[in-house]
Amino acid sequence: MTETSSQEATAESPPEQSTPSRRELNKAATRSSIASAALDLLRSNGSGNFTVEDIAASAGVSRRTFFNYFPSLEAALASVADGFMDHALEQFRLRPEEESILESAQAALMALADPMSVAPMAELFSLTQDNRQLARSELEAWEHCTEQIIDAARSRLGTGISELYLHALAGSVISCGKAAMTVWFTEHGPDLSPKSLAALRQHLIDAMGLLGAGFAPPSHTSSQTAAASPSVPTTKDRF
Amino acid sequence: MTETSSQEATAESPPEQSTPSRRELNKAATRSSIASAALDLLRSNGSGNFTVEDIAASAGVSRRTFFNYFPSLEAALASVADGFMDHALEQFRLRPEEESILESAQAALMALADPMSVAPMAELFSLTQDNRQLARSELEAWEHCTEQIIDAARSRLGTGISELYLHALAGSVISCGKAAMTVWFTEHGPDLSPKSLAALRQHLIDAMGLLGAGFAPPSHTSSQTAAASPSVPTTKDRF
DNA sequence: TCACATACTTACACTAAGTGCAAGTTTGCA
DNA sequence: TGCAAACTTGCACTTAGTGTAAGTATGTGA
Repeated sequence: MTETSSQEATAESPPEQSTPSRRELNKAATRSSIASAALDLLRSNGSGNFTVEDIAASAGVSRRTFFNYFPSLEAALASVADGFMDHALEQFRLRPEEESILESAQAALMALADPMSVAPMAELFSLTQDNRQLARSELEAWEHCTEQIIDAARSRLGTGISELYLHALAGSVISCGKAAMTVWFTEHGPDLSPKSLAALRQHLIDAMGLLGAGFAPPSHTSSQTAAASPSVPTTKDRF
Repeated sequence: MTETSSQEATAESPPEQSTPSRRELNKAATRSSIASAALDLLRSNGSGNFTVEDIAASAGVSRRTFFNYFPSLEAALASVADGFMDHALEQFRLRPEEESILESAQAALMALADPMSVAPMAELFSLTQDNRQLARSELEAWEHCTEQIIDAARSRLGTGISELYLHALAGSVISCGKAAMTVWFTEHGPDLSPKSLAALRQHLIDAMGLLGAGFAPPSHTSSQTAAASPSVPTTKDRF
């Protein structure tokens, strides 16, 4: 997402990085106040039980202004997920060039398993599960993230790399991240205790391990031991 | 998708398989006439340039009836993709029990690379690319397919299998299928010649090969040779 | 073949999403 | 201070999507 949400009001000159001018600050404030109003309403009313008008009123802006910032109600809520994933992408891009994509991805995902990052995402996850529209937006967020990874990986591996490789790898990495989050959430719900987060972290490691090992052994034990040695993949009985 | 689209009008008694009664036939006919009217309008007007009312009129039903069959304009178009993916899932479920999931998946995907199956999907792909809403529906279709694979794989591997394994594997398989289709489409557009379809088939094989090999070697050659030996995965430089 | 129940279609009315436009208000800058 | 550009807002309009009640087709049992 990230820039997807910038609308009419913001369409042209994103003044790069310097001078957070008054206008910039105002816009950022409005934007985040709309987003958090939306999240509050989601919390209090449940998904599907409030309108854009409600959000706008609660954020102290007009309905029209809401649509100047977000193209839809779902987009306003998805901005939470966007922040989460942008954070992950940032981590990914900071990894050393010579590291393998899988390792970088694992490291980036790891950075997400701290309470500060994962808390809003987990909450959104829990509040979102029963709503088609919101689930769609989440899919879109993952998809956007995949595209970003493809770009990042391409610029790291050089343009000679096969596009199929890039797409398949990025898609699989994201799928594994998604799988880890999904499984973690169905097991722990919105529990953000250190123990629960450790489980999430382990799931992320395991999932990436499975991917790196070509999903070799269909382990029948619990997930904890599913991918015992991600860095020494067993290469038998594959396929 | 599949049953997702059945709406109010169809909510209760799906008479399993026997006796395609008059009512069943009528409903099926109406449904497909709506779907093809939607596709026709997509072809002639381009995405975003027609309304549900147009579709209903063109299919000879009321607007309300349209919504009795599909929950949205996108859903009507997505029924094409649904058919495609249902076909793939059917192939998957027909594979022998003892075969590995990856092999079954590859075989199932392979069945899609014939003109009859892929033609409508490819057309939808090409007509869809520029439209957010439609792209979303497609994501949803892939997602639904992933869930079906999870179910199928679970019932094959037994319930003792780790949920993380199932989710990560199914997601990755679908990602690879998606990657193959995407890359193929950007290279060949809506070209359905035998040569083009052979390329699609090769992409599917390569992508699954990469997955089975844990995305080991970042090959710098073209996709054709990217995963030379999917059944004899090279296991070096991984991670 | 008639009647009756049930399934399906349709018209109508209503709420809410999303957008273009023009007039107001705020901010940046000379 | 004053002007231009950016931002907000109200208004009007089209379209999506849904509930409801009345109409039409279909299956069934006598």
